[in-house]
Amino acid sequence: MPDTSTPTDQIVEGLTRAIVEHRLQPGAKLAEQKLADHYGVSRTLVRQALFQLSQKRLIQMEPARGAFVATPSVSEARQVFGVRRMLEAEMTRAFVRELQPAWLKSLQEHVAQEREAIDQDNVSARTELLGDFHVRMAELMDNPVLADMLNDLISRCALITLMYQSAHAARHSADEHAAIVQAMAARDENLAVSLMAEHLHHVEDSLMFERTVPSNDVAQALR
Amino acid sequence: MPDTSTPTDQIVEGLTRAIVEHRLQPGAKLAEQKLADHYGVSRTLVRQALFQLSQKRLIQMEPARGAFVATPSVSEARQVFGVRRMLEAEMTRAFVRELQPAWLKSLQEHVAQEREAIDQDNVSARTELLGDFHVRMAELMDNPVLADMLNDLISRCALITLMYQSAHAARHSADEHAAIVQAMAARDENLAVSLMAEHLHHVEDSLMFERTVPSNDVAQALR
DNA sequence: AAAATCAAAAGTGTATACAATTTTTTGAAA
DNA sequence: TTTCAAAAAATTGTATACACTTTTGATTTT
Repeated sequence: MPDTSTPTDQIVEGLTRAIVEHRLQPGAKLAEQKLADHYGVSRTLVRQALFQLSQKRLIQMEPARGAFVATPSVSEARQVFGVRRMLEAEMTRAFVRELQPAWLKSLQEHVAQEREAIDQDNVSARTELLGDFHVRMAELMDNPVLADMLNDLISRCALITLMYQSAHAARHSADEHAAIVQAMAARDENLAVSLMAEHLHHVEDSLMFERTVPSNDVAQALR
Repeated sequence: MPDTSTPTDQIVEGLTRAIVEHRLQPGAKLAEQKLADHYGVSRTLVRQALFQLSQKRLIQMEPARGAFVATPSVSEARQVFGVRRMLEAEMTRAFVRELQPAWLKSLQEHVAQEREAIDQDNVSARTELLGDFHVRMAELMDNPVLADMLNDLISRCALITLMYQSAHAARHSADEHAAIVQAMAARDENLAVSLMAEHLHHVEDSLMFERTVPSNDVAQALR
C-alpha cells in the first residue's frame, strides 16, 4: 500500500505501538536524536511526533529535560476506567437500540479473531483486538467522534492494561465480549449494559498486579 | 503571575480563544508566517501550536495547503452532543451519588456568575461560563481525566455553539443549570440525570440557525 | 471575452545551525 | 572513599535556510 501517512504519523504510529505493547518501559527516556537517527529523519519530525504523543498522554514532556514514556498512576488508571464505564454503558444502550444484523455479525467475527490471537499466544495482537472491540462498536454506529475518543481512552488504558494483563485475563475478556454480543443479539438492552459495566470493572480489577520490567533500550524496542 | 506556560501554549491559548469566540471565522486560513509575525516568534513555534490545535479538532490541516479554522459539519456536531449526553448523564448520576455540600455551593455560585455575565451581555464570558459549568462538575469530583475530556468536547462544541447561540438561549441554559443544581440538592438522582440529558438536547436543538459572517482578518481578530 | 498556460510569488515541509539548559565526567578536597 | 565543584559533553528550545508545492496573475490562445 502506498505510504498514505506523513513521516510524522509513521513515527507516532511506531512509538505508540512500542509504548502500548510495552516494548518501551514506562519512564523510559525518548531522546530526540536517537529517534531521529532510527527513523532516518531530522529532530524536527521527531519533535512533532513527541508533541502529538504527549497530547494523547502516552508520553510526558518535561521542559528542557525531554520526553519520557508516561507512567500513569493507579489513581489515573481508575479515572480512565471510570470514564470508560460512563461512556460505554450508554454507548452499549444506544448500540442495542439501533442494532442492525450486520453489526452483530461484525462483532461476532471480531470475537472470533480475539480468540484466535489468544490461542496463538500473540500478545500484541490480542491486546490490540481486545481494545478494538470497544472501538468497533463506535465505528459500527457510524460515530467517528465517539470512536476517536474511545480510541484515545483505550490507548491510555493500554499503557496500564498491558502492563499487567495475563493470558488468563485476556481469555476472560474475550468470553465477556462474547457474552455481551449474545445479550445484544437477544436485544436485551439492560443485560448488555450491565455486562459491559461489569466487564470494565473486571478488566480494571485484574490489572493492579506487579509489573515485569522490559527492556529500556529505545533502539532495540523499535527493532 | 510569572509566565507559567511555554510560548507555544500561549499561542494555542490565543488561537483557541479567537476560534471559540468566533473572532476567527470557520474556514479562515491560518498562515504560519502571519501568526509568527503577530506573536513575534518563528514559524517553528507557530507550527507546534497549530499541530496541537489540529489534534483538538479546532483547526484542520491540509497537506501543503496549510491550516484552516475547522468547519464542523452538522453531523459532527450531533455526534459531539451525542457523546456529551452519554458521558454527562452518567457523570451527573455519579455526582449526585457522591454529592458533598461544598459541591452544591460551588455550582450555585457558578450559576450566579453565569447570570451576571448574561445580564451584562458579555458574550464571551457567558459562553465560557456556560461550558465551564459542565467541566466544573468533573473538577469537583476530583476527576481530571473526565474534566480534560469534557473540556475538549466542549471546546469542540463551542465552535458550533457560539456560532448560533442567542442571548435568549443562553439565559435558558443558565436556568436549566439552576434546575439541575436544584435536583442535585434534593438528591434526586434520576431527575438530575434526565434534566441534564434534556438540557443537552435543548442546547443542540437551539443551534442550527444560519450563521453570521464575522471578520476573516487574522491580525485584526487577534487584536 | 473565456479558457488555458506558464512564470513569479507566496506558503508549507524538512533539515540544519546555534543558543540555552541539563546531564555527565573529571578532579580536587575532606 | 565520599562529596562537592567545575568543566565538558550531550540534549533541548528556537530560529533560520532551502527545497518543493500551491496559489496568483499576467499572457497567450481559442
